[in-house]
Amino acid sequence: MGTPATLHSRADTRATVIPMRRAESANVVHCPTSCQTCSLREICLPAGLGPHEVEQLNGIVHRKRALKRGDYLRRAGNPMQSLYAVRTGHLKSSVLHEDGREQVTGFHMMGELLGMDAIATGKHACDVIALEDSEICEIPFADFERLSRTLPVLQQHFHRVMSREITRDYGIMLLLGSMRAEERLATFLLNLSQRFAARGYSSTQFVLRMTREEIGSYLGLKLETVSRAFSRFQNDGLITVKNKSIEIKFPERLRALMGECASTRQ
Amino acid sequence: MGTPATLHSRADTRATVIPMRRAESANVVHCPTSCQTCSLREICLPAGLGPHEVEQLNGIVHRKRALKRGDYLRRAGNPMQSLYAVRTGHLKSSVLHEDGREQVTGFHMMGELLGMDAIATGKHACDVIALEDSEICEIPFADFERLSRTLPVLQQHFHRVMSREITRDYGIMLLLGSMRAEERLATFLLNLSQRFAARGYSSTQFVLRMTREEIGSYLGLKLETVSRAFSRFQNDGLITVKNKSIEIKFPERLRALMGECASTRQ
DNA sequence: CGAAAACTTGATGGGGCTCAATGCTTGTGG
DNA sequence: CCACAAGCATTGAGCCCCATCAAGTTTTCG
Repeated sequence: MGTPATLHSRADTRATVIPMRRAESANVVHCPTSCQTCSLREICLPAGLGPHEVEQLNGIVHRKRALKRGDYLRRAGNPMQSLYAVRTGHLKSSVLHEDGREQVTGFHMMGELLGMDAIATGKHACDVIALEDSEICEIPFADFERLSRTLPVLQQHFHRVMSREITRDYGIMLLLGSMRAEERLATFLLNLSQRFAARGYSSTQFVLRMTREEIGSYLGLKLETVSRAFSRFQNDGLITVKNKSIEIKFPERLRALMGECASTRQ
Repeated sequence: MGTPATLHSRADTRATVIPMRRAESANVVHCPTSCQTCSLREICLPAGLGPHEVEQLNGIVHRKRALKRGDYLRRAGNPMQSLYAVRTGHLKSSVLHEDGREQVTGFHMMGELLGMDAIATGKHACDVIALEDSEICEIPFADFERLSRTLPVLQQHFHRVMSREITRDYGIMLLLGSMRAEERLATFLLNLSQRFAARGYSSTQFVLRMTREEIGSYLGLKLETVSRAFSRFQNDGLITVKNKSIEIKFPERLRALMGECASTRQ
């Protein structure tokens, strides 16, 4: 089910050949797609909104900010003006310890909302970097807050999205605080699998856009440990790993592995 | 500076001797204190609101739900109707893995808002348990959302509070993902210190309301490791530990310890 | 006061980190 | 288009931090 999640952003940015509609600032390029016609409207911010409400939301969204692989969308400390939604591509967020240690706090794919960490202080708490060429919609936050006051459904949806980010974080705390290396990696793969599936891609075959080191940082492991765990999974026949291509052969066995160690130890 | 943070909630609930104003449900007991007179108004939800706005907020808050030590405020899976604010006492939140492992996701003290994890699904994602006798204000969420649509300042403040929870979570991910045991404990103590200070209590002397095991769960360590780290800190003269009483003798040395290991290892 | 819970401390072992070498992939410029 | 460099990934060997197991002490609370 679903098409393979190859996601070569260069290859499928058909939008780039269509002439631009208008440009309100040098940095922000508008492309013709609107929230109404966007394929992500059931996943992204418009989810649950009626046609008229989506139109209003569309009115404040600046569309298509293009990023090349390695580009920063935001740097920690940058003043916050907007939320961002991923249209195509993949990004990572990471926080930096004073002494230079990096902790990846999340990987983001299409339809996901970024920048909510920055509301508290007005400055971005993380670096956000494109893992491949990506396109981003920008949503000026002041406009958005204003609009959400007149559209209760939008307000509620936004609160749910922020709340979901919080529960996601709790899940990662559980992972980091009480799982062993292979459980962490299994959890990670199944999470990706599920998110690809929700976007109509294959849940069993996909391409990782991040390095082993970035996976390790996210999971609180060293890159060698990640690599070894992949190899172990492959030897056990659970998955096939070929560089960044993953095929999950036995999702249920992978799932069983998530809680395995805990039951053996006490 | 500040009074010692003994926080015997039983002892300072002067409010209980004053007659109750009204009671809208059997479970919810109203006490005469209002948001307007509450000593936490600069820390809690009313922060930044004008007198008239605080009055409106006060109108929807159900005051003083009393909890005894060990009581559940919410259980994971419970339907979510309200947010909660801690008036007195201390609580913990924890998520349960299917196999029974517990991960403490937070400790909560007066003025802090709980329940934001439950907005996404309409069900509480964590167990919330009183670590000592505590008092809670209940804020029906539907009322709150409605009110925040008419009070932009309240809306903005709520978004900031949710955002702050997200950045707090990122900090814990950093801690769990890339700090060693002693760094974690030092970070934890300094965080408590700062939160006590913000509430007018001593930043150098306070009483832990949680067990070593709960600290360990929060920090991704075993209770023995927590105990040993406390002993080590005490031997090094950084702190004095007497059961649950903590005195921080050299905050700056504790702070230096937070980034120490990283600089030694490359 | 007695039992249960919480805490401390010691001994031991293992999971994952570190260091190191090698192979592979990707991107760039001649 | 190929060659080379740089980044990325794999794998091995050894070690260390922290978990585990165990025992004894202190504190809490009914």
